[in-house]
Amino acid sequence: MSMQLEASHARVFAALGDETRLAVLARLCEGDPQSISRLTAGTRLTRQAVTKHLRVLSDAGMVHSMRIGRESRYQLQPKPLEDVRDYLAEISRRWDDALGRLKAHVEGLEGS
Amino acid sequence: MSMQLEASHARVFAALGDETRLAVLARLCEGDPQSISRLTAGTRLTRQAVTKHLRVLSDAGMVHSMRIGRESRYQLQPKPLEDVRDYLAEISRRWDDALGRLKAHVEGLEGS
DNA sequence: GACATCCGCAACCTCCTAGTTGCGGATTGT
DNA sequence: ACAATCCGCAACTAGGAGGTTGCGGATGTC
Repeated sequence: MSMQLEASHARVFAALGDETRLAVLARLCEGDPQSISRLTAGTRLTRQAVTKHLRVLSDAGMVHSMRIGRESRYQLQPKPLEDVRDYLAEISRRWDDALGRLKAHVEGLEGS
Repeated sequence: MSMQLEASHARVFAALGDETRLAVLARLCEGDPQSISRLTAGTRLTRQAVTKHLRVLSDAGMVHSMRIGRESRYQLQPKPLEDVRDYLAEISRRWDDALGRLKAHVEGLEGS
């Protein structure tokens, strides 16, 4: 079905709906967990702002943090991303199917 | 590269980050253009609220409206959806690649 | 011990979002 | 002509998002 849990999907999409967070996710795609200060470097924002963005991503289940010494390193958590990716794929599929049915219907009318 | 235009992607994601708009999109996937009142029926919201949501979707380029008589019918516009779908697919791919590299590196260390 | 880093908490501000209500114009139906 | 329907515009409210600053605690470095 994959159309359940739209609240969860909306949450993930909302977390993706910000340029800064997209940039953070892109950097986290490199693999190794990165600290907040390291993620802040390269941005024009404050550390606190990045911290809040990471909080949003964490609440959406898209990142996971672990404390190592004095720094907390964030790592990507791919499952929510894969979920919404599949969700969008199914929406596209449904739309294509609907278009196909409509087209077939119109052609059927023309043929009669 | 597909990693340009992150602003546009963020806009589409933000438009997807709301349960009501996800429901509207799901109904628009059925194919035929639907009027605002028809989309409002089935929701607990006001027509104006739905109008605003449609405005957000339209600004993101995800729907297209055409006026027919006294009603304006909205239709899905699949290209932005397909764009962000591919964007998410590439993020997943990059993450998998990074994990593969890290795993290979660790195994290389163990083997030496 | 002294100092620099890294971080979390809290307060504050500004702006946008989601939603409502009221009103008036345009279109359709009888 | 009249009523009902569909819509757009404008004003208003409550609350959340994004961002900054200041402070203090914990950790690492010399």
